[in-house]
Amino acid sequence: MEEAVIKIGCTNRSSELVGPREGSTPTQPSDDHKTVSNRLISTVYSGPTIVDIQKALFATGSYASVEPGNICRGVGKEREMNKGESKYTLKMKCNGNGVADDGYRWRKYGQKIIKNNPNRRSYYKCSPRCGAKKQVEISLEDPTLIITYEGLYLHFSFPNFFSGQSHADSPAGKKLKTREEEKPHKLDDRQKQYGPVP
DNA sequence: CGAGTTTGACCAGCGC
DNA sequence: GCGCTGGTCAAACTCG
Repeated sequence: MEEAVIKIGCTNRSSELVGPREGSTPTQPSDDHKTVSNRLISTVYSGPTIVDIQKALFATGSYASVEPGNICRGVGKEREMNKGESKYTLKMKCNGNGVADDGYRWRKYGQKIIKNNPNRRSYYKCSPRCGAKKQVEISLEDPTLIITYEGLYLHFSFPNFFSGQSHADSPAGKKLKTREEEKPHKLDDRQKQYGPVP
């Protein structure tokens, strides 16, 4: 089992990127990034690729960048590593609502208060139940969303991953946007859920 | 009414 | 063996 750590700068509110490499434009993933990520994906992961998530985040107003130096082998708990499952972690700057819209549809199935971290970790499964999972938590030291993807995504319900277009026009995208972004009281709940967003 | 969220309970792995 | 911790389940609840 191997895990990759990617840092993503989410530019919904802040123009600050998390460690974009020099020479790479903040508007599109560079070829180097694609090469590295594709190589990584081809060897460790057969679900949604990092490039796919890059595209989705880019299409939804966020920018994904892959830092080869942050692609770690064997990072994570050994218990998870011993499962022999593919997993990779994304780090992204918190945006206004503290959520990361990666274009997939996720269904929350639990949350836990993690030791040494006042922010709760949330657990999501793929809504159409394909086995894909992700964990979302806020880093203790900085306002960074840590998203851990796990498992295989066996379908692609959003066009983002192929066309690069925003899912806002798709029915599912509308529903996702409605639930995630257009309900102020829900945002309050989410802030309660994730903790205060700086 | 269906889909998603919340939340307490349960289970399994790990360290002591 | 026991306690702690993280991950998952499932019933109740909310919302469109």
